[in-house]
Amino acid sequence: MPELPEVEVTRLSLAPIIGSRVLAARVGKPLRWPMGCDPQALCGRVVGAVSRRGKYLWLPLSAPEGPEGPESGGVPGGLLIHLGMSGSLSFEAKLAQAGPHDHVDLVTTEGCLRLHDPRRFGAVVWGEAQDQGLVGRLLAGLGVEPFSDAWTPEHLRAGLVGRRVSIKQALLAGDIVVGVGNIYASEALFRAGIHPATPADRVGPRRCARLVAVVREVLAEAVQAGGSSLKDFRNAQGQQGHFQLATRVYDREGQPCRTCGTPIRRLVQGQRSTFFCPRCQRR
DNA sequence: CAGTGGCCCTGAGCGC
DNA sequence: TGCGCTCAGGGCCACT
Repeated sequence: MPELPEVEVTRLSLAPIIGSRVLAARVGKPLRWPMGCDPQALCGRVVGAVSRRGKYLWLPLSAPEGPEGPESGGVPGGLLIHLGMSGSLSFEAKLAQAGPHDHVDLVTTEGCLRLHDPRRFGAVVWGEAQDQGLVGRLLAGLGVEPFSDAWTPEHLRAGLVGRRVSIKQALLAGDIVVGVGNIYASEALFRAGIHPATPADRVGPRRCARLVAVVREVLAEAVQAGGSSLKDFRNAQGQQGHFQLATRVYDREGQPCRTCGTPIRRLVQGQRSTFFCPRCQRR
């Protein structure tokens, strides 16, 4: 579910929470990491503009303040949120009864933010800043943002030099560019005409230029489409995405390539499925 | 030290 | 209808 487009779509759909004040918080079953603070300590804080780094969301929270003015003792901070494999956020006016997979609730003056995550690979972690503590460690070492000026053919090429892993795995690793997950790695390589098993360091400058462009293109199209709802992805307003309908290779094993008609093939790289067209994509 | 594989956890889908 | 097996969007971390 949540690769960069799904996380970005979620971020955009969270606009109504900005400026709200936290009234109550609840934490359910343990997630990948403990939140790292008493949920009660979130009360009275005002939510700032939600940002995204790779597949992480950052929900800034002011120091606690009440109707009678700022209270003593609290410092500003924020919550780093990761949706893992199966997580989704919802933001609704009324707090519904929590189901077995609803693990974090944040009741605010503008609505209720809820993390739903059956597999619990996701996380909500408190940090005083994005470069401190566990939050800092999780964000350290991430590659460049694909929509930023730092995502260039030269940057990609430099990141691939000396790497023996396949280009697919190098893209997925997240230390060169962030946010490209299993679906979009397959899709981008198809658009670039690059065979997914090509050794990373054999992807030269020309193909790097192509790859940089198509990574940006496929991610942007997916955001436009509201993300991919392969199984159950929804944005915080409960709306599904439809990019999965536009997929050219992902999950299309045996079906004809939309360009040349050759049956799409599947291979396994690093225990993850990769889909490609053996005719359109070359090593 | 780059690369590989295990593992966290639950649910859906499939074959028998 | 039911059981057991396999696989699924991510990514940290121990190990080679």
